[in-house]
Amino acid sequence: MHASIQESLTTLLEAAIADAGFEEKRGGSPLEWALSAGFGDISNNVAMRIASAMKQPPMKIASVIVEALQKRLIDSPCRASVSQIKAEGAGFINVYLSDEYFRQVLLDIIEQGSGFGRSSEGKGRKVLVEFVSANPTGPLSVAHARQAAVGDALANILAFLGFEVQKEYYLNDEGNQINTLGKSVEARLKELNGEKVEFPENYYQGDYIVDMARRIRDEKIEVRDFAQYSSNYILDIIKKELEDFHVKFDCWYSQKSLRESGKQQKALDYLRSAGHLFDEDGAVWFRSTAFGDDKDRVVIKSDGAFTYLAPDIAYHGDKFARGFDWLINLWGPDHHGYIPRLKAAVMALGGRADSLSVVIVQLASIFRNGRVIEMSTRRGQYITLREVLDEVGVDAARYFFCMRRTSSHLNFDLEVAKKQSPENPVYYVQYAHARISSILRQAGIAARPQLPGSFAFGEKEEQVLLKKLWQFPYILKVCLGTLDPYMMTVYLQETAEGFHRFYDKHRVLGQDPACTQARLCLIYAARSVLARGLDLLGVTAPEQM
RNA sequence: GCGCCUGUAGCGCAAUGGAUAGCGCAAUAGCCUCCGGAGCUAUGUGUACAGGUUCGACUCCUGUCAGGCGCACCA
Repeated sequence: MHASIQESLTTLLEAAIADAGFEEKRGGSPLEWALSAGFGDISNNVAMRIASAMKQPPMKIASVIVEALQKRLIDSPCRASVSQIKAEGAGFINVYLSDEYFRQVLLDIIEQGSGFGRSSEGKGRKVLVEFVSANPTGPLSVAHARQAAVGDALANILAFLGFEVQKEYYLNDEGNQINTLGKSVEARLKELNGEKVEFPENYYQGDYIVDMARRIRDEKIEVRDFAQYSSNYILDIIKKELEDFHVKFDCWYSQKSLRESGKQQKALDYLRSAGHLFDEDGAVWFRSTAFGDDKDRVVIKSDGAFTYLAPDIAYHGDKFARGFDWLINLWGPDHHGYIPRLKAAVMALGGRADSLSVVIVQLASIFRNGRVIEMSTRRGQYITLREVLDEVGVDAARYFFCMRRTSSHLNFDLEVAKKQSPENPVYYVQYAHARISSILRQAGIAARPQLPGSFAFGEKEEQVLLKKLWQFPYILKVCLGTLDPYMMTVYLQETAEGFHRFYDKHRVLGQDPACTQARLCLIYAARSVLARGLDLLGVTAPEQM
């Protein structure tokens, strides 16, 4: 929604409310315009909000406000943008925007092309989006794949909205799990060499461990530090997988470097001096309960080793030190219990509670023909990102992983994602883009088309499509507000549908010149929006399929 | 036992607290002398249960039931 029209209408509405004498009763009620569901284009519910304070029916109040609004409108600069204002339904104030306004919207979209919707709302605020951050102990699972798709899309959207975004992968390159990995590989190598060794249950069981050991043996690689060698080996695999998934990180942040650089010790010293640490039972504790956690947490175990929290405190402190003032972390659901203690750490370090946003990305279940593929990390059997990519391709995979709210479990049916049929929404959207491209090719439109001097879209399908395009900036705002790109997938499907319906009912080429030209403008604008929306999700927008 | 997420049509899912709860699949019947039929049109059943807040609840709150995931001096 265009901020300009929304803002000027809000100003008008405020004046109208004062004219009607409702100012006091409004109290703090905000005057937000919403996209209207069915009547008009945008609507406001202030009449319903103040109804009980006024002890009058909402519809009556709305009528009075609308009357005042109409008077105000006469001398307002946005008069040309509004065709009607009505009180309707339960007491909504509905604004019907004019053909002239939508004509201007179309001109804007054509001029800005796929830059339509870009804004400076983020004001250059520095945001660090940390995601995936899987331990380099095995190939990426589908849970990581979902985080990768969601995190990357979210980062794209934030950047488009004027934030200065950095994408980061936190690398747990030391600790128990890495050591266990090293031992697992070493044990498998001994087995290959004919030694009889025990292979405990907590060792990594996957075939890739055996593959690694076999490679070490076959290529006669001399390994001094199995933990380091193995984790580097796997990290290379992970990097390649993410690259093939078209997810690029700006920074791979090493946990080990936190300890080696002394940042970890510094952070703990700071907490100690600020009185947030205490000693008990031979361990060092962080008093996280002082910041809302439900119990205090150990940072140094009684055996002298650090818990995961120690480097994590330092890590987040360092994020602030690097100038980021909004930290967005995408975590799997197994980490949700960790949020309060990390928030506590952020506050103990002097940050505001809301400077850290944690998005929990629920798990994805992989289906094949309606049947779930059972997963067991214990036996080392699980579907990897690699397998999904090989089977359905980048576009379908990225689109599918974003297609549900992050807080919901996602069911991903490999057979559906692979199908090039209407069941598969990503093709539905891409097909709309390709179809438009085909028409524009035939019309010989390479650059921006010109909108005829005076032309109004009279057909319902034209108007529906144009209004859909107009909503694009609003959808971006929703994604920002929810920190979730999934609404974009819903929007793109609806926009593609708007085009397909238009296409089926009306012809673009071969109409009278003004009509053809106007429709070329409309579909050109639609293509720009579809292309940008897909691009933000990391999905290609093909000109031909 | 405690915490987080989820419960909407046969299935998979939509719906910034808003108006007549939508879409796809599956089913049936149609639409290419015409810009790409990977498309379009028509036909119908539903908010797990019980309370509460609100002018208004799929949405928020409480409880019950069901499913998933957590609950370390692991990461």
